[in-house]
Amino acid sequence: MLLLKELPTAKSLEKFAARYPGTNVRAISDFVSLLRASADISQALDKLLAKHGLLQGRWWILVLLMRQDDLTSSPTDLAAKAGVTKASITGFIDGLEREGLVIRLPDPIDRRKYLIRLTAAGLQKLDETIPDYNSKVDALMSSLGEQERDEMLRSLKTLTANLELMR
Amino acid sequence: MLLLKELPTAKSLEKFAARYPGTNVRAISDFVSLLRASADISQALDKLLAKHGLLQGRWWILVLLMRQDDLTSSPTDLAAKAGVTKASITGFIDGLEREGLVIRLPDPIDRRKYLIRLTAAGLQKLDETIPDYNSKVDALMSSLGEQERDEMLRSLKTLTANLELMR
DNA sequence: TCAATATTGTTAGGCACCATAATATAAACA
DNA sequence: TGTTTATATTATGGTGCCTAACAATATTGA
Repeated sequence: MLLLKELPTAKSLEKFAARYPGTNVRAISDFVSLLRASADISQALDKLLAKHGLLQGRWWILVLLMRQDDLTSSPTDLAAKAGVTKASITGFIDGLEREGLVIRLPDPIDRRKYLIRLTAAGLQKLDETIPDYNSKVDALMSSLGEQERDEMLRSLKTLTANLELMR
Repeated sequence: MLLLKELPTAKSLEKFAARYPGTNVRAISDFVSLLRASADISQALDKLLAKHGLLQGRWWILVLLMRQDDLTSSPTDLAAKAGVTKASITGFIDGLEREGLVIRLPDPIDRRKYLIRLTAAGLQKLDETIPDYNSKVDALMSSLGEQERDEMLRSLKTLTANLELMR
């Protein structure tokens, strides 16, 4: 996601509106601000994870595995939960396996399948990363009061529920 | 940005908290929801732009050019405004120039420089895309009341102002 | 004036993240 | 049994970034 540093100025928005009559300048400006905030937050997470040698893609896979009682899942299941194709999961697993954070085990029941399991090293990586993640996320989110946070999330949920309007 | 479909359940958050005492479950849950909403919104923009044969990276470059009075800018300037390196800008320009939306002109004054100018085709592409963009963004943002929107953006601004807490 | 320094843009090379299509293997079904 | 379906991988490629090295040009200042 391109991190547009320069949000539109009032002047450039006016220019915009002049060429495209009926422009809702407020809506555009607010939307760009929203995207910009999103990008900033995501980038901050990238940096936090990078301190621990992780990247968002791999991080979420590890987190999905840790959610399982046996620390194990299948590529197909991970693909569904992560919202990407199975082919993409293969790539993530390759990287994680190369780093020893995960292993592929043949499924004893269905020989087409693999079980992807978090290794001890993988769990250790999480044990190293998560306390930092927890405390930083807590610190960040605490900059908003409970009610303010609720309202923000409610608003975001309203927006995402209406995303079909973008089609 | 990986679009984690499956937000943490109450149960998995409890498990999380059991292994990592002191976890602020609310903070984590809220943070993930926020990331998820961001990803959804960004993806919706991707789809809107894709209808017009554009992608976010190139889109923002075109928008930056359109903001200029003479529809012209330099790679260095674009890099600063877009928040990426000059080498990345070269790539964007290559793509846009290949599609005829932009041209590289030698700077008559400084022979190290190029002027990147929106072509007629580039402007036409914007004329085709922007009304759609405007109306869709307006529709989406209108799903929130004025005050609700203000509050949401204020909250996001507070968060981004506190991102150094993530370091 | 001219040598050192700074700036501009590109190239080369690389990594992460994603997709689609084709393939091989195995399971399930009828 | 034979066909369909499911699983995972490979191959290939696009987009969005980066750093490092480079060539060309401009600026500065002794």
